[in-house]
Amino acid sequence: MRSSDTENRKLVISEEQSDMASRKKKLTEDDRPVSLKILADYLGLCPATVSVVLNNVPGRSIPQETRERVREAARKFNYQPSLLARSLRKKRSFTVGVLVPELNDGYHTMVMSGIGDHLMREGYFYFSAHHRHKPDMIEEYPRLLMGRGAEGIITIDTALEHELPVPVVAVAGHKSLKGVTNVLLDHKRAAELILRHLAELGHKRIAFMRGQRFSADSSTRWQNIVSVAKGLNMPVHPELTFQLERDISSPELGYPVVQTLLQNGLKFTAIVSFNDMAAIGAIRALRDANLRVPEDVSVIGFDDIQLAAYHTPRLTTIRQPLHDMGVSAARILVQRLQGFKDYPSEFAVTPELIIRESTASVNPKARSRTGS
Amino acid sequence: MRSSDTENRKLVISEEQSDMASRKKKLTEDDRPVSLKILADYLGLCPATVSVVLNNVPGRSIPQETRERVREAARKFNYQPSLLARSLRKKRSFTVGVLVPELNDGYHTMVMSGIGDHLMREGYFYFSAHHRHKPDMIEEYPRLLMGRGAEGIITIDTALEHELPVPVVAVAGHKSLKGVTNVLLDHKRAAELILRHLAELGHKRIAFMRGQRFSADSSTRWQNIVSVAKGLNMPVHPELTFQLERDISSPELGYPVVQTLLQNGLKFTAIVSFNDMAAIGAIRALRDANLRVPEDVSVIGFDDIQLAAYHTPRLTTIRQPLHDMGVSAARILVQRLQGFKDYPSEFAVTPELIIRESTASVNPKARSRTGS
DNA sequence: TAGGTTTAGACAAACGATTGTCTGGGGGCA
DNA sequence: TGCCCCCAGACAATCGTTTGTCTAAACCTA
Repeated sequence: MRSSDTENRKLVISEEQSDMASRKKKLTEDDRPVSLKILADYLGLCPATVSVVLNNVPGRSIPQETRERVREAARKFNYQPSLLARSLRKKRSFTVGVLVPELNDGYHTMVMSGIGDHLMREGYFYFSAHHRHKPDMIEEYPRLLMGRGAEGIITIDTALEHELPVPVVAVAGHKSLKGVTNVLLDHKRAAELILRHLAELGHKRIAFMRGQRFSADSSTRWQNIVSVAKGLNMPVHPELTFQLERDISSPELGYPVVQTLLQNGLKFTAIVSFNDMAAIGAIRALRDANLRVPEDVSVIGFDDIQLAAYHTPRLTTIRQPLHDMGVSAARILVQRLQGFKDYPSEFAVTPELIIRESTASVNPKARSRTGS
Repeated sequence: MRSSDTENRKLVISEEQSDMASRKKKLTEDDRPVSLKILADYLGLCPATVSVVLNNVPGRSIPQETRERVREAARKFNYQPSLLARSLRKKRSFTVGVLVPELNDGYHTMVMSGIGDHLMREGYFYFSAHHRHKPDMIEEYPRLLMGRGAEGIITIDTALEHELPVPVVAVAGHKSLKGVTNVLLDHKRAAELILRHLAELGHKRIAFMRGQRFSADSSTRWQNIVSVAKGLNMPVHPELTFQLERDISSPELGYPVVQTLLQNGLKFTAIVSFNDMAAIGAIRALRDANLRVPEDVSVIGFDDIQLAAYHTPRLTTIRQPLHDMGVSAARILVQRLQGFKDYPSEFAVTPELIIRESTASVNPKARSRTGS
């Protein structure tokens, strides 16, 4: 009974039907895709031989005529090898897992777009999983991904807790873990670009946003701001420093910062935002309080998302080459999967200052602000 | 020689080591993950029995004590079943493929975020593939995805050419194909909301953007605009109608439309944009030409991306429940995969008009525009 | 024509799990 | 004591590939 199961699955297609093969719903009696075995039965060969031909395995002697016949049949029945079975056998799945906090966020998706570009180009597919910063998911997903055959993991803005038995590349991961390559921005340089720019414009009372604690970039970026400020002899006023907490990626993130600043009657001439979205929110809040950007307050963003150039005012910001970072991450991972033993533990990319309209020299005639 | 291969892979861990199991790099002699067979060898049972216990297969008599022993060992060695092997055997992979034009686009990623949420909740993983509107990739990816075990496909803003042997749910697909469920916006309602709003504000000379031809939504949306306009007795001026062509998702999309309008000296009091990004670009172009929004020109967007509420001016727009559309698409697909035969061929969601600051009544004192 | 070498493919053992069937031994009952 | 039943788990086939080894026939050479 059971053994006749596969016997029944002969190909019942005839010559005339074959032209319409792709349009026919069922090529076989059930709707399972054509397997190597079925194809072999049809050809009167054994599955192994068919496999050998279709994969052009070197060092096997199969006459040209047979090869043609096999390929012809494969085409005719639209044979697609089961990558599942192949992966199981070869123990190569050409699959990686991408772990990301949030799918709907400009930063993350820009990086993913680079990752996707490179992986596709190299013939890899990837699972994506988003964890929304939930520690149990960050813990669990890598294992699930590996169970599904992921040969390596790329994380974005996610700090893994412990090492994994597969190669890992972390974009903005900031944690040195064995087996993990970190792709990250040169945050020291970024801090220099920001602070030098503001210093040149004469800003002294600068408000800062510190990124959310769950964001891997936050602390590195902040440390660099502090140390570079010290080097430039610029004060970082604790009362003008705000710790972002909310887990959102809309402008709403930056809006309340400005509200608090104004409510507390604090004097400031510039805001260093954690990212562009927060900068847009901050600008919105300033305008709602009848303050002008940049005439009254300068605002500098971070990331240079697509929108930054089109916002009103156009955003001055630090450009992160996010797409490139994604490509680099994927490239490094693929190399490691191909057996490169000497992988870098760190790969830094360089930020760039894009000066647009949201920053300007300190204006002595700025609209009065409480406390000034 | 070959048969002794697996024999060698006994677990060499001892009791004392077991506590550090998760920290140890190698539990076995090589670094392959612990398989059912290894675990069974260790327990002195056969793989089948271990499988039965770990999966709680009903109707099998295994004493409680043995069950404990098995589970204990599984925990100890951090056993993860190979989903690859399981999928092969059970012919259920709990994997779907998501086909999307572009990863780095607010519309697409918002939908994906909904899809991801629901699929994860249901225990599915997904491959994403982006095709950048290249026809050969749209043709090829579904097959590749199926080869990798995808049990179903969700497409976003992508028109498949022919039916597939697996269930398909298309978000904004707009093509009736057998076996495809279309999740789409009620575009008639959207057109009504837009045009009624503008009519109430007194707009008669309205410029329109038609979406790019490769975008599946474009033609449906346009047809509805035209027919609803006719119903409301509002003219659609051909000279004020612009066909978008460029494949970009930044505000740059809408910028040149306004430039062209102004260069041609055309008179218009409102712009109906294809989406929010293009609206932002259009507004930027208007401001660059020294025209005010909404005092001189009203602009209405589409989508209600996160940014719309924070832009200056805040965007009046049509909200598409993108996240919900993603969730619905995933829900329908999962149901179909669970064997629901009666699936809808269409699932419509309702748009909403969000009135903010970028639209206003026609202003008789509007700054002079060429041709007015 | 005998012996050796190719040739063309078959065979079988994996990969790691699932699942239907089978069996040896222990216990209950008469 | 003999019989039957059930318990606990083994056995084996299977999913669809890949790949090392084997073999029968054909071919060649001396």
